[in-house]
Amino acid sequence: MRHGPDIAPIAALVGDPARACMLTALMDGRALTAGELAREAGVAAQTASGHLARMEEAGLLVRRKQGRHCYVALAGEEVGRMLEAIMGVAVTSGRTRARTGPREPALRAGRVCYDHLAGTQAVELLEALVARGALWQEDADLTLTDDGAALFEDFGIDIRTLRTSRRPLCRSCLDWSERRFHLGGGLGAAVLLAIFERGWARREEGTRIVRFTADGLRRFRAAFVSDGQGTDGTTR
Amino acid sequence: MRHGPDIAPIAALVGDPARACMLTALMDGRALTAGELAREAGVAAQTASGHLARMEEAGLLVRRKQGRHCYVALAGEEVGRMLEAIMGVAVTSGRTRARTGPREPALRAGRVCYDHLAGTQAVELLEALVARGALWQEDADLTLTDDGAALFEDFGIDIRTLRTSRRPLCRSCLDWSERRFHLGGGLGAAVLLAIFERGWARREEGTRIVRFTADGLRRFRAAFVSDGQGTDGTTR
DNA sequence: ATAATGTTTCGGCACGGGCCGAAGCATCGA
DNA sequence: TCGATGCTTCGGCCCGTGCCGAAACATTAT
Repeated sequence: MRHGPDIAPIAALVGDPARACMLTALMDGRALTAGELAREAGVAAQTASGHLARMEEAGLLVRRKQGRHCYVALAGEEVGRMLEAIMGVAVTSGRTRARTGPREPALRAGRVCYDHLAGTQAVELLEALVARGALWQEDADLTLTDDGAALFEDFGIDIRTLRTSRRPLCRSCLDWSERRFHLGGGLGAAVLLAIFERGWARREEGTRIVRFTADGLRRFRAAFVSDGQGTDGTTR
Repeated sequence: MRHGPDIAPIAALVGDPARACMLTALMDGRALTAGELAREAGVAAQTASGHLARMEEAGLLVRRKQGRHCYVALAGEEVGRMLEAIMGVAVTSGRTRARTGPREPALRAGRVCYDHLAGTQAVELLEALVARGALWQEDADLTLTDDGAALFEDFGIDIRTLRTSRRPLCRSCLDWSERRFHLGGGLGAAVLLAIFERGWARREEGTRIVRFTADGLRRFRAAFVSDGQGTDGTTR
């Protein structure tokens, strides 16, 4: 082993099917109980318990005992990004996974990526925002323009408050299904939250899938994607 | 297993110490022979051969037979990014690797990250470029300003040509040793190339370490870091 | 209390896979 | 043509570890 961080122990943890399954299930950023994760991975509770202990020990997860339940979540956004990075390689990896489940299309269309939106809709959103000048995309890097800030403020997202957070405002996140970038960071999270609050889309129970309603999709596109400058008076 | 790319096989490959060692050795972007990788990992040639075959099969590596040698390299930048992402988690992961080798300080100071510079010098470079207005850093996102483009053109880097490439020009890459960002992407690669061409630094044989000469470091800083001032707040 | 549910610890089994010895192919240099 | 070098394939050993049964522990409900 040459010098530098030792990646083998971390990767080995992710490399077990049962553990990978649990981590994937946690990718939506929510906390699940140990029992739920055990069922998710298809192993007995004892086995899952052992896995979770090791992953917490390694800093991949955080566990919080509450009553007789044990809530488990990813230790941080960095872990999520690592998992997405591995997914990016996995999806390229030769044989593209023999059987694509029936839910696969829905998952590619819209899903939660840690705490922001990913999938076709998310990629469309980002590219539309860039096209209308709300975001400035130079290569893979994103910057919110003044126009964009105004757009989101009008929409009801408090950009100024978001800026005070230590969390990056805009982050381009590589979408494993689209192979293009979508919007992450604090702004990405805020947008997804707004989508849920307005009922434009709902999460499918027990999955990462985000399903837009027909009306919600229309409104979503009207707000960000289309518009062009048809009614320039609307903004500010 | 829920739906989505199956990360376990990829992570399992990285999770073996010998294979992780080989991958880490390839992180500098160069191709190494199977034999060199075997010695690097401390395993017999047959063992290494098996590992390499599996990793190629999975799309992590590319092998190219040339004469009686077999040259091996990472399959692409995406694989490198995945490895860096895992390193980022590994370095956070509780115990920070018991014994830090004697070369560790040099590695932290300057090293090759796939094809651009990483380490203290690289972080210093990025922050200086931002401070003088050559790059615009909003959160984690980087954009080359007009002033910055002029700076690099004067320096001898052909920004216009770089822009024509499909590769992102500026990419912020999280530095595992500094826990801050350094400059990657096409521009980052071009800068490192220029540093070598001008003899400001040399690679230490057989490692990722980049050692600046005393004079080279002075010139490097004069070109990018110091100088100071230059632009007022020319935010676009 | 007693029972039910959820989680953890312990112990032992069994399978997968990493490892090397031996041998088989290629290529390069006399 | 003949050895030397580098890589690969095959076969068998063996250690690591994922798995579950059994049981202990903790919390909540009846």
